Amino acid sequence: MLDIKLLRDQGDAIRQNLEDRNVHVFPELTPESGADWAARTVERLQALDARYLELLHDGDETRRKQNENTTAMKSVGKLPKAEQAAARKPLIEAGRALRDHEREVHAQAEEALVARDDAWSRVPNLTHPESPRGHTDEDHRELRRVGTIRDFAAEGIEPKDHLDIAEALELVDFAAGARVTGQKHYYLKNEAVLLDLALQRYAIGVAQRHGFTLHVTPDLARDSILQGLGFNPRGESTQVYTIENSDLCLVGTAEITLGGMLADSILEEEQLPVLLAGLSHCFRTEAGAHGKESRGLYRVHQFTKVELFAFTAGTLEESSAMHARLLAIEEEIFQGLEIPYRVIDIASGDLGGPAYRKFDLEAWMPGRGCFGEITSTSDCTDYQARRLKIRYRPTPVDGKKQKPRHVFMLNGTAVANSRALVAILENHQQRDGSVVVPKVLRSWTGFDAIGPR
RNA sequence: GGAGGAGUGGCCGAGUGGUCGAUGGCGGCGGACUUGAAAUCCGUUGAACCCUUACGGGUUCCAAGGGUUCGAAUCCCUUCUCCUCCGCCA
Repeated sequence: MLDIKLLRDQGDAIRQNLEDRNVHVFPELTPESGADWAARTVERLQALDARYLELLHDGDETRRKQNENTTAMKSVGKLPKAEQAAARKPLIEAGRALRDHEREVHAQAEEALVARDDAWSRVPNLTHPESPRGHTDEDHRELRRVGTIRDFAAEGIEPKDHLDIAEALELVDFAAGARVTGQKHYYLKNEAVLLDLALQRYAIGVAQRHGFTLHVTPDLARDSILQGLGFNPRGESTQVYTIENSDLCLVGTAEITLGGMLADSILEEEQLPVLLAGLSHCFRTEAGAHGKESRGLYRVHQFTKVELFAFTAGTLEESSAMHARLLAIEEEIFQGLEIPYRVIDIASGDLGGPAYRKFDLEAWMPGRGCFGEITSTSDCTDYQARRLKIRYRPTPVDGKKQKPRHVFMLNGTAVANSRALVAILENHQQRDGSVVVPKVLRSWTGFDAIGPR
């Protein structure tokens, strides 16, 4: 959630951002409803805010009068006994009237606040000035390509996709997954199990070397934590599985469990940056994604991931530097895995609500003959920290204590196992159907190659 | 799952209807003393929101949410968390 003061002082910046991101806060205000849809959205948000403030003032004023009344009541005790009852009577009546009014206004103010924040929390984060503007895949900016794409034609090999490779080597069982759990669920088998564990161990090791505190996180989290991080836990197009009769969800990423760890706390500036790494399972409904890039392990309902998370001081200098650091770690990991990739600066329309800027790593996937997203790192500035109430106390200036500020929060994928497996199988496949294991994994797998069989 | 107990400011801990944002201690910060430090003494010490250019002012917060009352940290209800004991269990 953004600072509500931005709505009051910089409505036009909000309007521009809604247009850049093509985000529709109210379903009836879209480009189809008129060119001024974004301006009308801002006006409507401002009206909701004004309504809340009006009720807030009324409530404050009423409580002030209640406090006055209470003070007056206290002084009654100093009057002669005979006069006290008569003096109390009007005060009690006034008190009752104030109480009734306060209750009514309070309830209305609550409602108005919920209405405002409901809408306001759908307004996305501001956008980095250098992020490309646009809503389509072509609008993303490719920053660089790293690694050499294998020339399979020169090797005289017709590259297979990861599913063909995996099935031939008996590394996955989607049929059993479908039987036991459902579509897009799978079992890993044989060497794939060890490869999966090796990837986790490798990524965890890199994270540790870079100073991240290691965690295995819960796979469930409360609705309120998801909302704080800008996820929508329930509703039609949610990507999140929820647990019936509880306020819990299966997490789609350890970003949730790591980011939520410090909710409601105030840190000292010296503690920053806080660097956390988390290993968790990730569950995604993939609502509306059927048929799209749906073959094999590329888009599945459950996978394991090592996630990086950082809390920094609340300046763009700090968070941008940390963002670059997270990206560098992701690149280090995939260079270690000997996978060619490119780095993408994600366009405004595809950032998702919380991100101020986002970089994706896309690995070359010979089976599909194109690049596919493999990691992602986002600078979410204070957008998530505001709802989660994660703050820090800046170091004193001239001996004066500073007011707490919201931390900036960033996340990045170290390794998402399902997609890393896709990239490894496809890039390291051999003519005989075997797959060479990247050197960095061999001490964990205990073998250099899988197959041939 | 059953039975008990407890949740107060950064921490410990008083407070059982109005004078309590809350005694006291510890910690922190500032100052005095000291060559410096320790010890001692004095002062100070939370957060959120709203109004205000500022100075300043107002409202709220004693786990959370409801209720009783003119008035709640204090009484009642619900929920959550923690602790102890019993049972069950990888």
